[in-house]
Amino acid sequence: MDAARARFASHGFAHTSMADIVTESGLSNGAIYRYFTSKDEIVIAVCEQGTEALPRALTAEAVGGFLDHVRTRARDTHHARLVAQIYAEAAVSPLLAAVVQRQLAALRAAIVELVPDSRRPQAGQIAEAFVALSISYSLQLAIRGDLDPAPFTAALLAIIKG
Amino acid sequence: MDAARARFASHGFAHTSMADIVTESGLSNGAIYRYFTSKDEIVIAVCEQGTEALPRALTAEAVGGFLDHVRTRARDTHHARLVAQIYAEAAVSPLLAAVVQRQLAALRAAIVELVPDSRRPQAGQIAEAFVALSISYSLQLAIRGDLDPAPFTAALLAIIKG
DNA sequence: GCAAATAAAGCGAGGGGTCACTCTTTTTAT
DNA sequence: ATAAAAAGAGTGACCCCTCGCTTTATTTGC
Repeated sequence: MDAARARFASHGFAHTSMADIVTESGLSNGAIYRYFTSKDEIVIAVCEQGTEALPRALTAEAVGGFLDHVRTRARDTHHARLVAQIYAEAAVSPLLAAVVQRQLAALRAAIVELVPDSRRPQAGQIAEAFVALSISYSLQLAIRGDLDPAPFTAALLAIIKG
Repeated sequence: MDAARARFASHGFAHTSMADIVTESGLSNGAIYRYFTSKDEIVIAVCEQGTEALPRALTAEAVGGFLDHVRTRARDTHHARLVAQIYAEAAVSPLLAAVVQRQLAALRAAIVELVPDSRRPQAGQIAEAFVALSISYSLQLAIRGDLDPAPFTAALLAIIKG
């Protein structure tokens, strides 16, 4: 799965052949099919463990640190590219859409918990926008390369402040 | 191109074959290759004319109307899905990345023009976040289906207000 | 302990099928 | 009569997956 994820992140799902995964993993063709019944199953497995990190609190430092984390992960493992692939595939595959919807809901729920009491009534709206904008920063990294997170930090804090 | 765009939007680039485009367009195989030298060229052509709309002003009504427009377009033509495909492909294709980067820059520049004078110094940051969040609403529509734009309107206004 | 037996894991060439693209022929327009 | 446009069957390459075989690990009987 590490091999598949690496290839998927740097070339996309469609441009990654089984032969690529075989080469990258060091395993053989037959060996892989002992653990996954199809290429699609590998895609789904990779998507399911696609853990997006989150800040520990909705403070300026925590949010800044969180975006820095997203940034370095994009640089080191092309994780942002992988996320872009996952969302595109989820847009046209109901099966994957369900997986991604579950993960998004979990992320929003986690953010809701961090919203300060003073803004409790809008917690749902805040979480929705917060998660969406975080994902969008990742998307921008995937397309435009390394990018200063400052505008996104500012916007996230503005969303929290209301 | 209408045929290609429609298919791309509902099935994705990789899951759309030339035969699909032939069927959808009503043309023949050979006729299409008189206007495009390859499938990739069709993809690029579709991406290049992928016009994202924008609000006319950064007021509550204009922003709300803008998101409504994005929403209805997603419902009627699956445009949100197409956008997801474009970004994913741009993430792994330098050629497409250049196209998309140009379009994103144009969108940000257009938003900068709308920023009120009182917030002029942060106009660049605001435009960056505004465009990113708009795209993210489109992404959410693509994955989660029809979705209330209210949280996104609120967040966009919060970003503008700072 | 040890060897036979059974199970699990790995291997890689090949089949079947799809798909992007070409090329010759036919139709339409000038 | 000539050129441009369209047609659509054919082709070769690619790619996912299967299957018989080999190697490694685990269990069992003595």
